[in-house]
Amino acid sequence: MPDGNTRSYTSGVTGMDIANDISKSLAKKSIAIVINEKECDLSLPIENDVSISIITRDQDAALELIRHDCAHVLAEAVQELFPGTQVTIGPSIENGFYYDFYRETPFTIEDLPKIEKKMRQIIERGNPFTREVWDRNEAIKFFKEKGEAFKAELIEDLPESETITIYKQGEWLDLCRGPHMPTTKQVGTAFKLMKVAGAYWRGDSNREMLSRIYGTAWRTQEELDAYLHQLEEAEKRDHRKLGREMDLFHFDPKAQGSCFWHPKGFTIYNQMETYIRRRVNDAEYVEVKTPQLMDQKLWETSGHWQKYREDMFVVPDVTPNTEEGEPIFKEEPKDFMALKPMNCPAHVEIFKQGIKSYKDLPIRMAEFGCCHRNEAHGALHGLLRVRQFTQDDGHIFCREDQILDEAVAFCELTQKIYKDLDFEDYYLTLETRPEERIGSDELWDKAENGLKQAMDHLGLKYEIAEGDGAFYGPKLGFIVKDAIGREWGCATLQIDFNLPRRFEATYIGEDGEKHYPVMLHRAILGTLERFIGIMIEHFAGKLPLWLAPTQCAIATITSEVDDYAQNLYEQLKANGMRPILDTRNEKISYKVREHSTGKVPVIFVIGKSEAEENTVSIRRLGSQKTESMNAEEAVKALIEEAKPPY
RNA sequence: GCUGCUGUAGCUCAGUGGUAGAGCGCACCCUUGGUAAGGGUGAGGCCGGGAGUUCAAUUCUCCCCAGCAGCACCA
Repeated sequence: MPDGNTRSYTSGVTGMDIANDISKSLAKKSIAIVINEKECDLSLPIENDVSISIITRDQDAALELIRHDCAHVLAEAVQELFPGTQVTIGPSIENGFYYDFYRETPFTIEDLPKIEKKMRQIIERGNPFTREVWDRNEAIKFFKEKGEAFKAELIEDLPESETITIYKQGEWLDLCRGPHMPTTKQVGTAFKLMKVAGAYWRGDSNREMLSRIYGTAWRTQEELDAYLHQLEEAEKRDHRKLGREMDLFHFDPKAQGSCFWHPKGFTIYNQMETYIRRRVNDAEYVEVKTPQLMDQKLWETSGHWQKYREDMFVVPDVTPNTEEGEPIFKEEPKDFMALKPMNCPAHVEIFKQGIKSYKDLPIRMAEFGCCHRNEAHGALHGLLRVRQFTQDDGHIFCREDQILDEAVAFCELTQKIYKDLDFEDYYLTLETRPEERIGSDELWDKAENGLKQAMDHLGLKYEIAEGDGAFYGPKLGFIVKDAIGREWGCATLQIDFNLPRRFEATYIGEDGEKHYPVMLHRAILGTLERFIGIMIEHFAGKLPLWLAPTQCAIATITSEVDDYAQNLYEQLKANGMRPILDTRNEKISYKVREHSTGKVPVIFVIGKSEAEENTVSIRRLGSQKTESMNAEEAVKALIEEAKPPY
């Protein structure tokens, strides 16, 4: 038992027997049992001496079971309502569950209330979940005859050694590893079907498109309500919505996936660029600028032409025809240029100019590199996934013995910057060699180990994502979440032994011989666009003073004090701040409201008494309170407060 | 790119087989008002684009385009 006590039962006792033996009330709320650290059904007979703990419905561990059971109930409901629909898989996920179905006509949201109603009936029925072990071939035959081709395929692909278990709830059954709660009743009523979407069978875009139904499920109605409320709140933070409301930027079909930065948005952009430039300069980088359009030959050398072309914008290197009614190109273009999707080849070109000595290394080259990638239409998403973006890119050319130091320095720099930006909510990944790649396995081993060492050295925890690396090298990634829980890669460090070889980029070593440098590809924000998008969501639009497009609104109560207000405005302006002067013929409440909804961090309210006493009334965003202060002191304090963190 | 949904005023959204409405915003007028919406008047729409059905289409059907959600792909 979890409390360290030991209990004795005859062989074959079940979890439910034990729960009943302990107390009726425990039995009532028990839903599963952990046997030797493995979650099992309460009905599973226990044959040997084991350690157990019983899971009750009020524990956190119950959520996954509730959601998984709810998915089964969903599948039963769907098959009851829509005969002929094939079932596939239906796992529990963060905050809920889904089930993928195959059906000629996909489900629409209109179907959901009906399905949900049926689910409630099934739950009310309270059929017990019963587990059966089936013979593999029998199971395949059974599902095939039933017309469940997807289930049959699943079983066929299970290893021979795997026990095939079937879970029944009343008449309905499903292939499932389990475990499940005693009856459908335990699912409860705190669930809701949320949305429908397409999803590829087995995540493969070459396979069938299935119809996925998403749902959320919780232990209590309160939890469900809280979750739904949280979703609403998250939507309010959506950077696309705030970008429009705050007049920061817009997107237009005429430039799909590329951002039109408005004056206010571009102010944030410029502040970020200036900040990073400063930090990177302090970290001994040199800044460069490289061409936007480069020849096919260069991309062939780098490998992009072979491995990355479908993501590139390729431009024929031909003079277009301007005669009306004629084709744009009189003949099939033979020579091509491409808009750069990455800056690395151009940086290698700079490295290659002149002869480098081992004493010159490391060379840390930085660029705010504007890149274009031909992203799939469906991938575009506000600022978080665009076709044109500016990376805070950098490439470190170093010797092998410098990799660890450089990787560590990069991680430290990133952590420092994320801290400055009040950004703590991220996790690390190590993405290893993908199938489509360049370079020998030996070099990949070295590169992957290099990253591991650096992270271990710093004591950073990371998840390994097998096969997710770039085609030229493994990646260390900083992953952050947006307002609605979607995850986005930002900072990245990639170790690359390949590109210098492909470009014949060398340095002269201590031994007088030529050697290939190692190239570390790295970005800290990732891209300015994405990072700003995530920051807008992170701060819910209420950016820190140094980043806020408008830092202070000076709002007058009466036109009699316009001159006094004008003077304050000029003082702030003269000190590099971004104030606005609001002397409009409106009531002060109106002005306060407008600037508050506009997320202006500070409002100076100026009336007669302020002008007479040489003070300002200060109101901060998110606060109802006001503070009166001597005008000179207020201006001075605000200027100090608005200084960037460098 | 795939599946589904959506596309009406600058924004948020109603609505109808007989070519349109609200609130906010905008312009003008009145109002000089003390910390989240003062009042009035007015301008503003090829109802995403194209085809079809119909006497008649913003409304129904089809095709395109775009946006959104998810999938796949990725900074």
